[in-house]
Amino acid sequence: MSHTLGIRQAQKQKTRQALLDAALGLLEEQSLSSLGLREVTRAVGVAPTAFYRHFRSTADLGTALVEEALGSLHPMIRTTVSTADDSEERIARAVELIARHVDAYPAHVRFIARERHGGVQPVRDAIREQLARFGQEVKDELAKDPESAGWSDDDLLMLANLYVDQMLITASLFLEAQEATPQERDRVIQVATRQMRLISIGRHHWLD
Amino acid sequence: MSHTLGIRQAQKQKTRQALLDAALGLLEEQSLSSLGLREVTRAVGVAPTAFYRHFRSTADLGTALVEEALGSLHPMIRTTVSTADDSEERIARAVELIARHVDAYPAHVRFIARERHGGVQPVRDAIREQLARFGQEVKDELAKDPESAGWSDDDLLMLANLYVDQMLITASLFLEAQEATPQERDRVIQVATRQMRLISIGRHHWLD
DNA sequence: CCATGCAGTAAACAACTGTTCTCTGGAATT
DNA sequence: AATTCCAGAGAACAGTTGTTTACTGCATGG
Repeated sequence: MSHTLGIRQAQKQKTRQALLDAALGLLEEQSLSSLGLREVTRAVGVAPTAFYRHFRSTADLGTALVEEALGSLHPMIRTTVSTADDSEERIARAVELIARHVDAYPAHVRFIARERHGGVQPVRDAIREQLARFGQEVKDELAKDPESAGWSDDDLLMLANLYVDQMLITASLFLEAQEATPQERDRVIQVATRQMRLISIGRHHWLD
Repeated sequence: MSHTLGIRQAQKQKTRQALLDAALGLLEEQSLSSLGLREVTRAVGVAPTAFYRHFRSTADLGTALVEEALGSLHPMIRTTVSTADDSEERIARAVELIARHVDAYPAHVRFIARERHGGVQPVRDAIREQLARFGQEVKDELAKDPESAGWSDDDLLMLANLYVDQMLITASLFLEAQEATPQERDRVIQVATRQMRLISIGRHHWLD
């Protein structure tokens, strides 16, 4: 599908990715609104002016990071919600999936948690849009479940967003526990699992 | 109780408060890690060096803001959770209380939401500590409720933290809807109410 | 009433920022 | 083979930053 692009474009994308990676690293200890463009280029080893060949501003780079962090996550979410297991096992699977994702991409998770309410509006908007998509997709999967019979569209979306928020909270908990003891991590797993379970119980008795 | 303090101390606290207020204002459009101390003093109209008479750094000022934003909120939370009404009415009361608080102190709410996962560790820690206190207090109130019979301590705390997180999510939603149309605000009220209700239902059937 | 303490001032510091302009080497196109 | 294009370099710009040092004026306590 992807028409192999010339040496020219390849190098460009390489530098672009280097800028994104460097920025993501720097953002572990600060927030986007304090990230300087010179700081990023210095970390990569290119001239400050090279930055403009790829991004208009650090805010622009931020929205690109949002795409990188969340864009490829949609299929994963869909399949996780839709697998028609026993509810209890599905919860365990989801929690472990989140744990693995946080371990694999901690900087991405931190970035999203930090900039969701951060000081740069375009980035906040980009994150909100992605999360809204997640909400819709979760809702679509929930709608297929027999248990959703009799539910209004509004209520399904309400529940879907509750799940999405809960996933973010859980991811953030795993992030905090990342450098803690294994038993602390286990405690996070337990808490996250039970909170999900409680929500699922509420879902089950919603129409009573 | 408070021994009336002299002209000296009074003036000092006045400038200190002015610094806090100015910082809170500036933080509406950026995050703490990008807030400059000169920026703050300029907004107040004092010399940059005056800043050091009150705070070691902007991070220090940040933790003071955490105290200001959350410190006085504990009694309010306690009474809201403890009032032994019908569950449905209690939810409505809580949601409206959050709405009023966001209207009264939008900058405080934004600050907490932003810096909870922000780039300044001491501030993150201060917020986490306050939220943990909220969790404990909510748990204490829940424990008094007859419905909590048979619940383990861990599960009560798990539920309490779920409530606390839900309050923050709701506050953040109200913040976003603050400059939106009234019907958008009503939609937020509806969603928040139903999410709380679903959690309460889950709570009710937890021991099944 | 006088000496001390201390909130706030003023100036200077090296280091840093985003942005503009001009230039260059090599890939891409013809 | 000749030409165009463009990612990146380099230098310079006016402003900004945090922090130090020495100071001033006034409320405070003896």
